[in-house]
Amino acid sequence: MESLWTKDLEKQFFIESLKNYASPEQLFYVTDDKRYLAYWPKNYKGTKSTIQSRNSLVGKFTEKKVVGFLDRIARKRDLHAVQGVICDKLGLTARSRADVVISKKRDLWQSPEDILLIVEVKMSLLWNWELTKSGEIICLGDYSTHQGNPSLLRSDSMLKAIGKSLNIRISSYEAADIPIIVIGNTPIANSYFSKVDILKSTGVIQGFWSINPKPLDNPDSVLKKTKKNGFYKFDNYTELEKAVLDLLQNQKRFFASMKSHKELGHIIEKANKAKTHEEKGKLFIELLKE
DNA sequence: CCAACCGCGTTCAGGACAAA
DNA sequence: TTTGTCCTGAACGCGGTTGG
Repeated sequence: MESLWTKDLEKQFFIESLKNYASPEQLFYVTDDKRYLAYWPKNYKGTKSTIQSRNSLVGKFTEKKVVGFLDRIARKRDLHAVQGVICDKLGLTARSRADVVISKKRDLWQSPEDILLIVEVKMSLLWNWELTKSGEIICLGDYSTHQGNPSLLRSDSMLKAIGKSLNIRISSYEAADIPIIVIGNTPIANSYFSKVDILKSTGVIQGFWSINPKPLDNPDSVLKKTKKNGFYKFDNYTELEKAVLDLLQNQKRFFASMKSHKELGHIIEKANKAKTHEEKGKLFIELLKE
């Protein structure tokens, strides 16, 4: 049984990074008393700095993990999870790629009809870590003990994810039947509970998913899901697999408009002249575009 | 009573890096 | 050089509480 995001994975990040390319100064803050810490502890009053050198490494590491999880699932349907996909018709340019996509093809340049799922990854290192003098990586505490505000708990991360998703939704009508998922490793802030549910029920974003079963060491309670599953925390791999396969299977369509009841009435009347339910639905969507 | 403070959430700012 | 994305901490705004 494969585990999702764990504390140990973060330790691996530091070990691998140090082994491969990164200096301690690139990965850690240095306190006044020369300790190497991943984040500033909440009570730290000394001189602080903000390193940026860790960011892209964190991004690559987290995306790679997500690709790993999703590719295993995609294979079950003869599909692929691909990182950094470009698709101009979906507003996914070379400068603003899709973090991860599940697709019929493995190429970097893709057409809308091959893409079955778009994933935006928004994950951070959550725990605070120290590189000791003897070269060990030890955990100092979860994100309640340091100053960083990780992953989906940051409002600007949420806004960014929402903005990018909308940018895809409004890029072309071909984007309308591709589900979009935001994957993070923390819960979301209270102020977004109802918003993620509305994003889901209006079809803009099909879910904000946390793939971290245990984000806090000693939680009173950790949010499992919002009322309408706009946010959902996965507790194991099987649960994630089921949700992804479900999304791949049920082809749905996004639509939105700003019309009066009267206009809608006319459209429904026209659409109802089609024969089957399927055709009625398609005609309704066509009429909405006018 | 009201200034000071606290806690919380949002916005602003900014460096490294990558690509064009 | 410019633009965009990654991540972060600082600053800001606001409502509620505290205490002189």
